Amino acid sequence: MKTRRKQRAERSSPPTIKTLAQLTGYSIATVSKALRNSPVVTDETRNKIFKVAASTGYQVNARGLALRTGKTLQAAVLMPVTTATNYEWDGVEYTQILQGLSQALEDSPYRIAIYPVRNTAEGLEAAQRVVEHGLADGLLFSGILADDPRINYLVERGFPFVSLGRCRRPLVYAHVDADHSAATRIATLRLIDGGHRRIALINPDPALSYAQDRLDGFRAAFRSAGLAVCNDLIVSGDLSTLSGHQTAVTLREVNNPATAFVCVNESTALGVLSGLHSLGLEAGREVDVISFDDINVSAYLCPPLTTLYHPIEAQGRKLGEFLLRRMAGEGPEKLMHVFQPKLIVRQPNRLRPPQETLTV
Amino acid sequence: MKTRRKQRAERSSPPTIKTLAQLTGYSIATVSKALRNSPVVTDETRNKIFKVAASTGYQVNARGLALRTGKTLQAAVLMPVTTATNYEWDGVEYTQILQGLSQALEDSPYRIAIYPVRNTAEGLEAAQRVVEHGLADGLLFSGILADDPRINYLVERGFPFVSLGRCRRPLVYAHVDADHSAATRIATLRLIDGGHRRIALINPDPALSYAQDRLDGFRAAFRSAGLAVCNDLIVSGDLSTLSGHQTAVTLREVNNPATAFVCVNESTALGVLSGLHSLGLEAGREVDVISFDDINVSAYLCPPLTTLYHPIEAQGRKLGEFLLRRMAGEGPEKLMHVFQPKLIVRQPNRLRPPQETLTV
DNA sequence: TCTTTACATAAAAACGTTTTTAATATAGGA
DNA sequence: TCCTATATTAAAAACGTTTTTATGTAAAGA
Repeated sequence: MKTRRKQRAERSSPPTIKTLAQLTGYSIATVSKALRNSPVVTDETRNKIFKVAASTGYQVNARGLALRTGKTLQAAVLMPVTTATNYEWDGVEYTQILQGLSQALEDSPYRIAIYPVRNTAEGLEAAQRVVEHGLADGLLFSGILADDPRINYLVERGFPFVSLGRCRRPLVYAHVDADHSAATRIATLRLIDGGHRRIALINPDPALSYAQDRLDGFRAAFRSAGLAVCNDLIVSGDLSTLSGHQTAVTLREVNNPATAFVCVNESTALGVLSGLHSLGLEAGREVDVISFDDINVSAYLCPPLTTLYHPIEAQGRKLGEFLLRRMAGEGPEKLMHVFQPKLIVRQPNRLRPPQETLTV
Repeated sequence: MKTRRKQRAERSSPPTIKTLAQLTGYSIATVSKALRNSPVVTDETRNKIFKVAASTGYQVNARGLALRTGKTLQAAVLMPVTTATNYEWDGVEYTQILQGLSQALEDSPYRIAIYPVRNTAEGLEAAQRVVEHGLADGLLFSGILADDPRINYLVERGFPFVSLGRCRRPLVYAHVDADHSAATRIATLRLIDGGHRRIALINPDPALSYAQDRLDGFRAAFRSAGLAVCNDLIVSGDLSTLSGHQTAVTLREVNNPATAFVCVNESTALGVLSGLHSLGLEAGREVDVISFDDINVSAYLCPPLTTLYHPIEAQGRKLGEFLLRRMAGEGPEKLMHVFQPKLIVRQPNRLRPPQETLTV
């Protein structure tokens, strides 16, 4: 029986520090310290142990390590899942976040663990589970609210995390964000400069921090132009193509219809184009549409749209870098970055007088 | 010192079976057995222990469990990451797979761990690491090759896994797939019935199993119509919008141009529409485009496209169900499902004689 | 020469489980 | 009444690691 077990151990199961101890003649304590580069062990001993470790292909057993130290070598990501069946490509940006994150974590021992959550409340619960049960060494999430309970909780507990987006409370924590306010201001000003006065803002859920940022930018644009904000054209969508379609139709059917649309994302923009098309209108001719470019697809829409580009994957990489540094013990003070949007012009975005559309 | 530690333990750290043992007066062995519903423990004892467990909010410590049993309670997903910067929304379907999977795993103790891989070779390496180091209890991946080394390896090792897609070797393993052959046959036949003879097939990398399935369906359609396959119009794209655009332009500039396009996915279809548009052509008028509907967006394209719909999220749920059953020890024999595509008609898809386009 | 000190390594304990083995009590059979 | 079988629970070992404590040896100081 003993032989069988020994055999099995030597054949298939990976080497442990015990194996290394036997092979080198040192104790497991010394092996452990050598592998962890503890200064108490001689260089000579360390070299011998490293050599054997390399030759046997030793890799630390994450489970043993986890039990002893509490470290999990896992970075948890709270991923929003929608139960709605009509989400279309909503959530598409998460693939890009994960791609960027995985690039950043590539040479680290950390793995990515996904925690699906349906809403912010579930997100808070998940965060609490992660922290209190030590399910991961760090946390990443997005969909930040203006006053975000997850951020409040994690800051208070001092747990390493990084958020895509900023809340509007003056807390210090690692985050990456796009400058939504500036992006919206630039987009709106461009339309105002083009002669538009009836400009619609299709925003997400107003509880979201970046929805408020965009509102700020939208209003700032009107203010700096000395114009009154068209508050009646500010709507909240759900980021879906369907909602974009419906909104476009609605805002064209009101008394004093919108002549331009600032869209929260490309999915909505596609819906707006579709809605306008269903009314016999074409963007770039009778109306104008500017979108936030999140999946780099506006160039292929019909017509190609002027966008404010913000590369999500780069944000994902930055998030990964910040998370890594937080998990390594660094403070959050220097781990904040706001990406500036880039205007990509694909349309003149000038208001055409109504008669011009008739002559075509 | 001891008091400090005790205090800390009682205050913040979660209860363990040791805690339950102290609280109930039983030994940790009995507590463990009771919690695992072992038949050797009395109902009365079990009830008492469960009651206390519930009142303390006890949850099994995954690290201790993992070390002892080798179980990780993790389901690993090999997620392809592209290093290309122009991937556009490529990979978007992974969000949906993860959403479906997470729904299936929701009431299980399993968590999702992401292993990013750049190609199939890295995928094999990752699979080997997962198996040999016991990094997860099950594995999920997609992008199946006609002869897939990951499937070969995992089948040989008997490790629980499930694949989105089938290889073309007669192996028995859990999988979910769409009937790509049937979908392509239906799409192609519809175009043939509409009078089209010059039909392009925009396929992915031909090493992929489903690329070959689609080729089968494409050829079968021509064969059953008694026509010669237009092999010169079969191209391999990279699933990107850009590639769709370029392919459309190329295949319209040849001698005997394509009058219809069967597109591998909606991203490519959007590119094809864009490419045709750049040539002054419009789908549904001069040419026809049919797409595989993977992200449910074709209805909003301009024009809306006839598609073969296959709901990826449902596949993700099925994958999760199968994986769960495999990890529970069930054999793979009954865990195979092929989804039939659903034709969604949004265009007549009839070939218009050239003069008709001129009169419009 | 004897005691300290410093140093290198070894031994042991601990993390939270499960599982194997041991112990105790209770009932049944003679 | 005593022995044996059975049922229930307790004790101990093990998973792989890190960390604390102990041990032994060589150098240094008296």
